[in-house]
Formats: sequence, C-alpha cells, structure tokens
Amino acid sequence: MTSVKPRRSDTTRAAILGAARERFAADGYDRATIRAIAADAGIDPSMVMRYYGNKEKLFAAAADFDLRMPDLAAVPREEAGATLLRHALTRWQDDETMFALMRAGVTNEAAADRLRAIIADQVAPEVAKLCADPAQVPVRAGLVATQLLGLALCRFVVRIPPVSTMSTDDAVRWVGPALQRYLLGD
Amino acid sequence: MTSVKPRRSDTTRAAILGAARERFAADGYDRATIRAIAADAGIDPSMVMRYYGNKEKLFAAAADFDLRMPDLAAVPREEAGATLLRHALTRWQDDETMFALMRAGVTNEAAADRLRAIIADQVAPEVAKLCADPAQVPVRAGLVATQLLGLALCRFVVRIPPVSTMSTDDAVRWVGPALQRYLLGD
DNA sequence: GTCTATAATTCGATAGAC
DNA sequence: GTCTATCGAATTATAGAC
Repeated sequence: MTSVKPRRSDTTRAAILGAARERFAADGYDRATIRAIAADAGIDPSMVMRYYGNKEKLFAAAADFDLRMPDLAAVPREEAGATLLRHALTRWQDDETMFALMRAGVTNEAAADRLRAIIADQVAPEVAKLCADPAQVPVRAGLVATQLLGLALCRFVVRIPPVSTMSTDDAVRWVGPALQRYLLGD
Repeated sequence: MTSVKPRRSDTTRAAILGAARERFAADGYDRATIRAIAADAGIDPSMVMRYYGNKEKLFAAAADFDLRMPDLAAVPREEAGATLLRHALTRWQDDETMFALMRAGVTNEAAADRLRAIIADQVAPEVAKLCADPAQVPVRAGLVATQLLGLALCRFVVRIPPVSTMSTDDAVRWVGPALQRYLLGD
C-alpha cells in the first residue's frame, strides 16, 4: 500500500463539499445556508467556516465545474451539434454543479464569472477546432451558450413541459440542428 | 372633467409597484428587500406591507408580464422567427419584468409558474397560428422558450460577451433562423 | 394614510472549551 | 479536530401612535 491513511479532516472536507454542491444546486446561493450544508454533511456549522473560511470561498470551491468537452474534431462534421448536445445533457445529470452555477449566476457575480469562464475556457476551444475564421469563435461559442444554457434552464431548472419531460433522443433531434448551425452554419 | 382625482394611496401603490419591479429585476427575489423597495419608492417599509400584505404577494403583483406578442400570422412565413426575436429583444428592454421573472424563477416556484404560464398563454397561441399539427404546438413553444430565455440569460442577465454586446440586428441575424426552425421547420 | 418602534427569526461569523 | 455558545447584523412582519 503506497497510499497514506486519509486524515479525518479530508473526509470531512469532502463531505462538506459534496453537501455544498447539492445545496447550491438545489437552492441557489442565498437560500443554501451554511447551517443546512453542515447538517447534510453531518457536522457542525462552524466546521464549514474552519475549512473554507466563509460562504463565498465555499461556493468558489464547490462551483468548480469541468464540462469534460468531447473532441468535436473527432466526429463527422455534420454530427458536431448532436454530439455536443448529447454530451451536455448527460454530463449535467452526472454532475449537478451546472445547476448550482445557473441558480447562483443570475444574482451572484462570482458565479456569473464562472459561467463566462466555462464558455471561454472550455467551449470556445472546441468551437475553434471547427471554425475556419478565428474571429468568429467567440460569437459562435456565445451562441452555443445561449441554446445550451437556455435548454438547461427550461428542461432542468424552470422545468417547462414538454421540454422538461421529453427524452434525451427527442431533445437531441429537436435542438441539435440549432447547435450545428452555431458551430458550423452559414 | 370626468376623471376622479387620484387618491394619494393610488400614487403610493404605483410607486411601490414600480420600485418593486426594478428591485426584483436587478437583485432577484431574495436580495430584493422590502426595505430597499420602500426606500426607492420614498415611503416607509410598513406601507409596502399595508398595501400588498407580504413579500410574496408583492412579487405576484410586480411580476405580471405581458409579452405583447406580435401577430405572427400577419407577416410572411419566412420572417416569423426574425419578427418574434426582434420584438422580444426590444420588449425586454422596455419592460424589465422579464428579468425579474428569470432572476427569481430559478429559485422561486411562484416565479417559475409565471414563466411557464407565459409560455403556455402568450407564446403557444402564436405558435399555434403557424403550426399545421396542433399536437406539435406545446413542443415548439417550449423550444422557442429555450432559445429565447437562453438568449435573455446570456445577453442581459449573465452578460456573456460578445452575445451581451452585439447589436440587435446581429442578434436577429444569428439567432433568428433557430427560432424560425422551431416555429416552422422540419 | 403614514410612520415609529419593535417583535420574532434567521443568518454568517467568532471565541473558546474539550 | 470537533463542538458549544453566542454575537451582531439583517430580514419579514406586526402593533399602535399620530
């Protein structure tokens, strides 16, 4: 065994972070209280402060989201939109951090910054692989964001039927072409 | 003169409602405090309670939004998407209530209900005018919502450049076709 | 009709015992 | 490393004077 025994504190840190992600995702920044997060993690509220300093820093730690973007250059060009969309739909459900960012991002500037950074650092580079004109990359990445975040908002956050109830396949069929156009169209 | 002299209370009611709309739009439900709304309206916080009972009812009164949808049957079919989009972009800026609904709707169920009602009662009927198959109306209206709300989110709320900085004309050029497809495509 | 005063909570954050 | 106890600030909401 080369691994060291995890200190008690590491377990607690992880429990806090997990509970924080769930609460921020479900309730947004303001309504997710440190007291509730601590209760979910089964520890005292003061421990949250001890480990993360304050609520703002706790959110910063919990809101670290990796979209794990697929390599859009590795699929046929005409399937880029559908590939991106299918990936996003499943990734959001694996990791609820995206919902925490959206629920917080509409009123919290730090969360909005994170969302902007995700577009710029994770989405835009993949768009750049497909886009002939480098000057168009930021616009196209932003347009992809309008459709992707709009779908997330209507399907998972505000839950507007039938968008919230349709199958993943139907969602890809309906919305995929819009992304395809933002990625490669015109 | 057939008009009656407006009672002082009517002026106050209107001032409260206007201030509430601004605050809810700028800060969301939780951060928009009754104290701040009263200060903006130039009256005492207790007056807000007297006129509207509680914060929840005040929001319900302030969040009444009429999209004033254009008659999409009155324009050439190929211009339906662009017409709808241009109208929405200007309407949102005339009346900031839409932003109040979005900022609140991600964490407040009453606000989310309002958003769903706007799609069902205001957007869907116009979609129905264009859509041959009545069974597709709810889906198409929901898809229109994903793109419209996603654009509002990225352009005005989270402010993702260059989507937040591009001209109305550019926004219509880029996003119009996506709406056109949701309204009439396939 | 308007405001003063305050009740009743709830929250983030801190101090310090063990 | 963990918890008890509590502070100080902010909030919604109410009671009642004028």
